[in-house]
Amino acid sequence: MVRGKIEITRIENLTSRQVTFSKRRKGLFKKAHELSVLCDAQVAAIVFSQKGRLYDFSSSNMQKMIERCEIQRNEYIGAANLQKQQYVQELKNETVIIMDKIKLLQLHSRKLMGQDLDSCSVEELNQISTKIEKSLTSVKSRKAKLNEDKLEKLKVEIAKEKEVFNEGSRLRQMFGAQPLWMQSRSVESEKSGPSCGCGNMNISDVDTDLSIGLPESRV
Amino acid sequence: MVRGKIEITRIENLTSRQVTFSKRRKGLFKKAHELSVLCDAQVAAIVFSQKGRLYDFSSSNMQKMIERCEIQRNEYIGAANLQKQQYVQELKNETVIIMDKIKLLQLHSRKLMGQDLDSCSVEELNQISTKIEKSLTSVKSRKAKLNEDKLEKLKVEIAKEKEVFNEGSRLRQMFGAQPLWMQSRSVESEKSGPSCGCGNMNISDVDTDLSIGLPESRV
DNA sequence: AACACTATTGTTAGATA
DNA sequence: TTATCTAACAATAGTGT
Repeated sequence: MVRGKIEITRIENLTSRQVTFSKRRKGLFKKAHELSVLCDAQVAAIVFSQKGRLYDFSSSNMQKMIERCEIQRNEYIGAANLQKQQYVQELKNETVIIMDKIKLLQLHSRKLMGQDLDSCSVEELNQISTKIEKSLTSVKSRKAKLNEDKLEKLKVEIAKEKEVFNEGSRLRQMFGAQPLWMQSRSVESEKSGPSCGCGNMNISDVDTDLSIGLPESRV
Repeated sequence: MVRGKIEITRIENLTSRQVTFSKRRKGLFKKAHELSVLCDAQVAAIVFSQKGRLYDFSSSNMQKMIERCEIQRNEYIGAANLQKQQYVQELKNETVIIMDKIKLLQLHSRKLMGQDLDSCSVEELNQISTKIEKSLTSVKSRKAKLNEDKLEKLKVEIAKEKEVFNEGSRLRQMFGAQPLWMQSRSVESEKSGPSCGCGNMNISDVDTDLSIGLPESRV
């Protein structure tokens, strides 16, 4: 066009072509910008160099322009983004709800633990102490139950020991003999009967434990 | 630009703007075409008029150019996408942690409430009952404090009433007269003394409340 | 690769039809 | 509205740095 007008055909010289590409690309984008401003239009230009590099210009948001262009061309593609955003929002809301639940639980716990009572009315305090007393009853009856089980086990063991002892007696009767240790402890044995003294001691120990475990004794 | 160069600002005159839009659009597409031919590049231009009408130019297949453009841009957007996914993952992890906390709190609460005790060892049961007893003490002392305050208020009120009464007596002495209502209700007045009967009733009520509130009475 | 120069052609604002 | 004309301005090919 200058110094002898040029034909619009591919420029064979590589360097010339690259330089012209740079210059005219700039010119094109400038024209695009001017058009958008002067005429209040939306203008976009997309250029791929021979090597595949992308150059683009857009007077406004390129993505939206492309989408709008595709809508007009009846080939709308990108719509999954909105769903993702909604999902994130849902997660956030859930977290807030959960946090509120935690706070309530913590407050409830603290009140049950006898903390933060200053804000409570007399009515509320009565409710709390009722709950706590019920709870204490539950815990103590559970303890009592465990101790009962323990006692039951001991009784079974004692019964077994007794059996072993009686078996021994039968054997001694059969052979008419008596071991040395029994001769020396005969007085004691007569007092507590034929069953083992240790067994009786344990039973009374457990009874004591049981009474300690009952609601009245510790308050 | 001709006959006095123009500024690149929106053309206010509608007709001028439309004419310029038409001319410059044509010019832009021509430049785009020249660029594509001279430099062996792919060039596309998209123009939306103010009224929303689409004009486009493409040196090759427009759809393929747009797709290619989006692929290049999506790679760029891909990084942001990854960040979003990581953020979602973080939110999920946080939720799991919070849920665990809630379960612990619920378990703790339930045990304090005397539920789910079957899994507890004797040791654990002892710890729980110790906690509950402490808590009960706190609650009851708080109740006692509230009742004390109430009592204190009532005492102050009674003192005031007494003063009013004494003032009345002084006045009566000064004038040597007795009002009619006092004559008719003299028997009642003598029984409950010079201060107001209601005040005394309240005090005994509070005392009863107090004794109910003490640790021994409810267990 | 990127800028500066400049002769020359290309583009276009405003007018007119 | 659209096309044509044309003076002026803008763009740029080729050159040099």
